[in-house]
Amino acid sequence: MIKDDNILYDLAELFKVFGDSTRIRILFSLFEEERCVSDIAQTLSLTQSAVSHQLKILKQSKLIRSRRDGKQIYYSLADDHVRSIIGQGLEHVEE
Amino acid sequence: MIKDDNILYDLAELFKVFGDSTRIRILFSLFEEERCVSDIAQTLSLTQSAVSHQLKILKQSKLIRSRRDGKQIYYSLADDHVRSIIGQGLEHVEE
DNA sequence: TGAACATATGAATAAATGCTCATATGTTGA
DNA sequence: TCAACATATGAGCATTTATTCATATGTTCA
Repeated sequence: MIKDDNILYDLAELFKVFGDSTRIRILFSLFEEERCVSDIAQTLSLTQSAVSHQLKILKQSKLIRSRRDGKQIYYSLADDHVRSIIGQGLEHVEE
Repeated sequence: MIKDDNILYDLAELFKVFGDSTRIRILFSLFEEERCVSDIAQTLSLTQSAVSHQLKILKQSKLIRSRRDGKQIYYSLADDHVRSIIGQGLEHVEE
């Protein structure tokens, strides 16, 4: 399997996004259902600002998507790739 | 699926290791076969020192293993988890 | 329209981290 | 044993990055 350096660079960028405990915890909090920003912040004991900053990064990486409902914005996992990647990682960590 | 914060922390640490282009390129260079340090360095146009430092991190994370053969030390992927994780990541990046 | 609420964002700071340089450790063969 | 080679390692530096604080943007409802 031969891969272009550009693809490997993108791949590293992707894993870098997963490689932060705040972001992983945010992603994990979205495993079951969508959540709004203040909900995530409260659940994880984080600042609203900190959560927003990380949500932005997660969104730019297309790992989550959002929808507005009134004053709140609900975030959810973008697709099952996110679950698969985290699942594979967990297998390695949990053994 | 409920996960302990400690496990999520470990998970982030794991992804952090994958989240560097040098380390990803090293891992990728080991996909087919084991390689010694100088070989990796030459193939990827990196310093011997830089490679050694990163190999140490990869080894501590149990992503690679090593065996000595004379003056050289050959590194190889630790198990198929590494391939799986990278594979899942590639699916997301390549679409 | 204007408070009150929810979220986003920019700047600044502190901490983490990858690379380089110099050098140490380990191995072989003469 | 010692020179030559392969790899490992520590310190220092430069860059990246996560968080905080202050504030801006966007939405609702009275």
